[in-house]
Amino acid sequence: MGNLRRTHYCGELRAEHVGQRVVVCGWVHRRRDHGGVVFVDLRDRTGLGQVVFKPDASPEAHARADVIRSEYVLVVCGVLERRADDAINPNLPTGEVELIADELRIVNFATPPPFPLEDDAPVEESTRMRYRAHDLRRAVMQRRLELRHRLHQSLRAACVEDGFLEIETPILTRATPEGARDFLVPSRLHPGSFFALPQSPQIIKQLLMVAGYDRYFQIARCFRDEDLRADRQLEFSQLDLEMSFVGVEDVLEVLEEITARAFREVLDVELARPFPRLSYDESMARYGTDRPDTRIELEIVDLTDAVADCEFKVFSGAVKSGGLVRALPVPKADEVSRGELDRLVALAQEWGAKGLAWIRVADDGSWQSPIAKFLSDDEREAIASRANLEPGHLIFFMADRESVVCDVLARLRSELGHRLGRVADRPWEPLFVLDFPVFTQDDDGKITYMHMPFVAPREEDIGRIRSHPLEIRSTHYDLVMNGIELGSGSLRNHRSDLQLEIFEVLGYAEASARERFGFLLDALDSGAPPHGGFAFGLDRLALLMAGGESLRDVIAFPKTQRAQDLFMQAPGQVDPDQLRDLGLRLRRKPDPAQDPGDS
RNA sequence: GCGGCGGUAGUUCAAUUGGUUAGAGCACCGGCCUGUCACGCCGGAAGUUGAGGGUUCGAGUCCCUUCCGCCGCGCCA
Repeated sequence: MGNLRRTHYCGELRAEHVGQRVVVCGWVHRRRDHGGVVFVDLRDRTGLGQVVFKPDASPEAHARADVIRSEYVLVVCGVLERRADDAINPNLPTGEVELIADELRIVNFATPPPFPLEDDAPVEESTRMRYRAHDLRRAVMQRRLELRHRLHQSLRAACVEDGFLEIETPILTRATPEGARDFLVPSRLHPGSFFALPQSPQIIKQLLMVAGYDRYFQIARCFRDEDLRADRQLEFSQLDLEMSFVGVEDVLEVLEEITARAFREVLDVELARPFPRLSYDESMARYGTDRPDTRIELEIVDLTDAVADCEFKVFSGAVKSGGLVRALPVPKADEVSRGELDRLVALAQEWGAKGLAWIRVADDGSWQSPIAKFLSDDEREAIASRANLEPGHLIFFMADRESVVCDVLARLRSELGHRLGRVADRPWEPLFVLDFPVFTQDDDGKITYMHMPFVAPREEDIGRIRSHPLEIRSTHYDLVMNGIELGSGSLRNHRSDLQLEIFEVLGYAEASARERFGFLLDALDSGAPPHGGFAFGLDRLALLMAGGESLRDVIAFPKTQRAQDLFMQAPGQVDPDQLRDLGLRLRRKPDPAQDPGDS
């Protein structure tokens, strides 16, 4: 490009620059060659600007413009002119002006793009992934990544201004026995030993609190070697934060302030404050999930005692065996046809329900239902009043173990809410969920932690940890928005005696607890202050704000569902020498389908 | 690991019941064009129908195996 340097970005040319001599740099978005005059839409990350090559302005530039093709890289010099009134393009921010080129430097040629770079062009995602550099040139992707940039800056500024120190923590760390599968990195200097990539910096940030750093934050990369979903990648980013000498309210205040600020600075949206709060029990009872989308105007009702003794054995039997009966009433459900009812029942069965009973209240108030005949007048009356049944209503019943009832009704609520358009016209609905249990039971009935083993119980429950572990409540909190869990955290156990008691309930004798977490327990004993914090899922927050389909829309270079990078073609095989250095030998031949780009 | 959907030209799609030489738009290449902005007009090239096997006189189409992509289950806070 010689000594020419950009004076303006393409997308920022305006009428106020008319008459100036400008230099723009960018990619050829489109060329319109009229023989005598050639128009080029030049693109950079700010947008498009029109460049005009006219023989009378510069015969050389016009002649050279003949070879220009899509995605060629140009540096163009000329005088900016106002367009004639009938040539103004109202669809472009730069549509009032155009650059009359007198010097053209083609600084690179380009192969034809593999697909159109328009926002609305339908392109298969695998093609986008293989040609990610082209995909990322599309304005929609540049907008999303810029939004994410602004999100990161907003969060970082909020933390810094609130007195938090940004401290990096190791990427090469130690495998943990709990939680997700670790990514392992073999150690060359210690053959047979492995580092692990962090699933989160949880313990290490607690050590920072022990060390007196008082307030820490980091935009931390985390790694979990589990199967991918639309909302789950192998590596992801968290705003990780921890503070000392605080209680739950102090942390929630920071969390709310940071979130509200991010929405203000990134989207120009003022979130209603304070954020509403919901207990875990209430959330499960009303919505069947601990991350409800409260915009959906349907709520679950409990009917366990109303039908405990009814003749319908599915209900009474479930109650007798310790389960419960809950229902989802749907007002004004006339549009749900009988065929759709059958499909919903089948859907519920896919979700794990044994069946899904329903009652439709006809216009004359009579009940149409396969199960109505098993219900006494008293039971009907109880159901109707509990669910506020009126003509036109439909109500779905689940009778099973609590976990199944909640799960199926929660999914049904979401499905019907969206299908019937029962979603309130409120774009952003943040919500804190509080008062989670510390412990829960796994499928075998064994007691396990609900979130992680370091969560502190509420102070008033500490005396009952051993005696009533499943009843005690934790200091854990979730931030939920529109049905998505954005972040969560808790106060941590800062006394080793309390932490050991919790390990004991989890089934670790002190010796084995010390073996696994000795460095943490020792650190607590060295003078740990009370502390707590949270971690914010940045990828999901960016996706929510940017409005894409999957995390791949807000990550520059994501992995496919089969955990490959089609652009870098990773993972790949390595040189045998590298394996030898690490003291490793392959037990299995490498996967022959090792060429992810060749489909 | 399992279930569902998909894979045809660079790209987005079509191709009757298994039936002639697998078509179209855009992109691409060549030509023409001085006011376009999805420019226009004329012409052209472009295919291992993801891969392998099978059935058949004949397979894009049917069967089997396999690879890749997406969504979900399991898994995972």
